[in-house]
Amino acid sequence: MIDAASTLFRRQGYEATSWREVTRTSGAPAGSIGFLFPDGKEQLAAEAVARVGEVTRDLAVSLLSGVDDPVEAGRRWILASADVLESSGFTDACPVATVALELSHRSDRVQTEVVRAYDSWREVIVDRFADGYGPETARTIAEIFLAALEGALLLSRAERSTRPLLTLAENLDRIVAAVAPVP
Amino acid sequence: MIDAASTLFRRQGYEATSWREVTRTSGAPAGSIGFLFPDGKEQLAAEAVARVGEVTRDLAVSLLSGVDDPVEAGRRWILASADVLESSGFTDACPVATVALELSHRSDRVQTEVVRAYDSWREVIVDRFADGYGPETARTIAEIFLAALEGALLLSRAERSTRPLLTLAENLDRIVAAVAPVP
DNA sequence: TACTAGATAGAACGCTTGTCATAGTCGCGC
DNA sequence: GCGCGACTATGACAAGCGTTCTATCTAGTA
Repeated sequence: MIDAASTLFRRQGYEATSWREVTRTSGAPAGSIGFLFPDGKEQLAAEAVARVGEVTRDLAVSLLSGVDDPVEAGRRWILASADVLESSGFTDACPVATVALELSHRSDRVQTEVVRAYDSWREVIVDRFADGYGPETARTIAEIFLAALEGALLLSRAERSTRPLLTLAENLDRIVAAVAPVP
Repeated sequence: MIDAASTLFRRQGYEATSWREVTRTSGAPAGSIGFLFPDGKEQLAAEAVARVGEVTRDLAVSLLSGVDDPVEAGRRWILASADVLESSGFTDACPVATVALELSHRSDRVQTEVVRAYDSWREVIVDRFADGYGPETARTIAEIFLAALEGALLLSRAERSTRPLLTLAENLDRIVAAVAPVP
């Protein structure tokens, strides 16, 4: 049920996703929503963000651990994101971005989970780059990498073209090298 | 009316903004919506995106034309965005991002306007960097700059902290220099 | 088998939504 | 001063929303 909600939230956002649609597509018991989520739809959103945040972090870990060069690892993450986006018909970009923008000012509960998700992703990047670049510059790299990835995902989805993501992937090595001049 | 809708869409998105709220906050005639926007709410969204896209482009032009160094100009854009975001209580980030994510897969009409807006912003950046860097690398710079700015805006809003934007601003010179090694 | 707490079903609640129809008002050209 | 098109007000409309209610089912225990 939470997984179904995550997918729907990712594609159409929080407001456009009705409780009925979640139960319909998940096959979950419709009569138990008040029992399973006593705090209502906001609770569902928070748990969906939390779950998809962990899943994405694990996916990023496995993506980033495949190769030696951290820059090449980062590029794989970007290209994998482009793959998912394109093969979904440009509907599956960042799994939390839409909900984050919709609810950041209205739901502290969801916002907390969104922050936790982004933090965990950044941490993965920091860990991957800390070895070669030191923890401090690794943190800067992670901050810029995540921002660029999120922005490229947003633009790629909005324009229905992987070009922003591919351009980022092509120039990632130079960007990282520039932020951390001594590799 | 379109301006009021732009503000509301920017802050709470498309679905969370009701037609009644638009007329209430704008003081516009409530009985004329069917007359002014015969194609319904989607038309309002499209026109709001179109309008705010132009306004933002004009604002970017004036921001970027203030100084000689294009990199410093870009930094000013980022810092100005951080200012707007923070002084709005972290509600006013990218004026089209939320609607773009909500409607990119459902409304071709809105999606067209979103693409037009992003394209026009990119064009402004290209124009500003083409002099010193040549049109081709200027285009690459614009692509990455816009992605990083959009992503940093998204993260800054979601985390209610200007840190992502400020980190980007601090490292912009090195990023640009890396993408365009021969300035 | 009898009992109970946990979980589910389905309908109904009150409310808001986008849209639309009808009635009314404005203002400029004759 | 009048007529006609452009615009506005009011409210009804069906549909959908999140939530909640009561009745029913299920599983584990004594």
